[in-house]
Amino acid sequence: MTTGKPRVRFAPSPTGYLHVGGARTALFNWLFARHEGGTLLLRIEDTDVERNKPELVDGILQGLKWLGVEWDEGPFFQSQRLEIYRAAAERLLASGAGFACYCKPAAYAGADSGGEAESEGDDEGTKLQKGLICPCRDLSAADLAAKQKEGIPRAIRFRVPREGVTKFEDAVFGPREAQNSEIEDFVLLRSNGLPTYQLGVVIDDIDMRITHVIRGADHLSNTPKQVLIYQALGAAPPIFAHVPLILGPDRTRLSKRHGATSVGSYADEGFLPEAFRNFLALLGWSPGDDSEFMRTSELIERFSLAGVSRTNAIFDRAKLEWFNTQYFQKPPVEDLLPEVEAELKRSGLWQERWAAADRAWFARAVDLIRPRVRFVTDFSGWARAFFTDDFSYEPEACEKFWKDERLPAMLGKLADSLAALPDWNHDACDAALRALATAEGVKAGLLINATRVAIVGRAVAPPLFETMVTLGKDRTVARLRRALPMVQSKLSSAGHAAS
RNA sequence: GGCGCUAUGGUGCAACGGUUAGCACGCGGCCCUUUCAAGGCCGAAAUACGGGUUCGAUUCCCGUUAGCGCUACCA
Repeated sequence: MTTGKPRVRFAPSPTGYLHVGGARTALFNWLFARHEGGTLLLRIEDTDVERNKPELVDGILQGLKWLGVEWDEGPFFQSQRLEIYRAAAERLLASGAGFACYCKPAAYAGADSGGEAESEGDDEGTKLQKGLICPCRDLSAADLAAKQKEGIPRAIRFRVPREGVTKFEDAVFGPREAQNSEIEDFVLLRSNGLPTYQLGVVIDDIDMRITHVIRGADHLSNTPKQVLIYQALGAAPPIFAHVPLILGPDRTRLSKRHGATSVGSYADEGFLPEAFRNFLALLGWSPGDDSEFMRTSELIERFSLAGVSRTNAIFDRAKLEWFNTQYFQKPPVEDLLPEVEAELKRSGLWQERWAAADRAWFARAVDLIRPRVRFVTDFSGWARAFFTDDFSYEPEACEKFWKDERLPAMLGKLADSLAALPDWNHDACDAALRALATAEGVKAGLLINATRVAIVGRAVAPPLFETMVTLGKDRTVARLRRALPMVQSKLSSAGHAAS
């Protein structure tokens, strides 16, 4: 382990979508691999035929791609390596490290060992009761032969030493050790011939030359079992790094009832992958100082297992949203263009000319809009009017800013004077509007707000004059005139309502 | 029930024996202002509890409590 680049893996099982906990684990593995110049493998742990849903694999892959976690090798599927595990289990059985078990599989739900009758039996008896020691462990050759002849399904269990301790090194929790007497004779190979998780991970991690196992802390307690397997196989265990879990606001494990938990739903909502990454990276990891906003390159540069915390973290959506807004404002506009382009394509607003001839205009529009954006979907949402003439007028905005009787007349005059401007720029528009306000004896704000609603349909929008410049003279004037009847009818209906 | 892990404001993290316990999100106020954001400034808000060790504990040790995890022929 002293030489060579690290090899790590992310090993989800397709029993659900890629959730934020898995995403964070994947991210840490990826950041670690990139920081160290190592290799990241993707392995699908699909040995549980009952719960496994093959169709979910694609979604997990997509989630990882959206997240920007790119793997170097794989995906490998455990379901295609079944013979390897079977052979390994047989080897363990032959060497005596494992033993054949003919017990009937425990019912899934009845795993509770209840603590009512605490009979003071001898130690051995208690362990048998607690299920730590399998009764098949010391079956005689004759018994074994008999069971086999009866055709009873056979599983292979690991013969856990009855005494001593099993130690391993954890990069975040430090040196760990467990009493072997507390470890049950766990199953390696099920009676249906499929490997359990414990066997599968170890065999694969050895085979795939994994050097660092970075995974959720829910695996911490079971790690000694895996170390036992490594030892029985004469293989050196990797360095483990268990990362704390992510909990919901109620401090329980994150699940559906906490709302969105799949990364796909965050993508759909309009979060930026980089913002999501930044947020996730800081959930259970810290660079050691007060840095918050860190672009991905900086994350890679600074990531270290030493900065991983040991306490479970609560997923704070408000902070995620804050990161998202930061990523709309701070990076160079160019970084944002592809994201906005994708969004406009999704919503059917995209114009090919923005990719080439009008790229500069597109960039300027995005730059103008972005300070107010919270989600990428805002570009086709409230900012829609920048990309198409086909937009609606927000009722609340009209209500709020179209209530002065003189508006229709003034807006008409404004359209005329704007149309007459020889030069179309911020200051010219500004001067024209203020001149009219002065002439009419009204505050500029009255005209500014009413005009904003008239040309983009929204109250919440960028500053007016820059908006007019971006929209262009023709569209600005046309929209102003188009809005006149709407302002008029809004006023008259309001008047009727009032009288 | 057993075993284990963890414990700094509401949340995420700093402080790895000596700081007026710091930063960020969120929250409240003020400023800015052309709507709404952004930004700037200010503020409220924490070392779970009890014992030790030490000249000195957020920090080290023990206990309590709480949360979480494992205890499946799930992963």
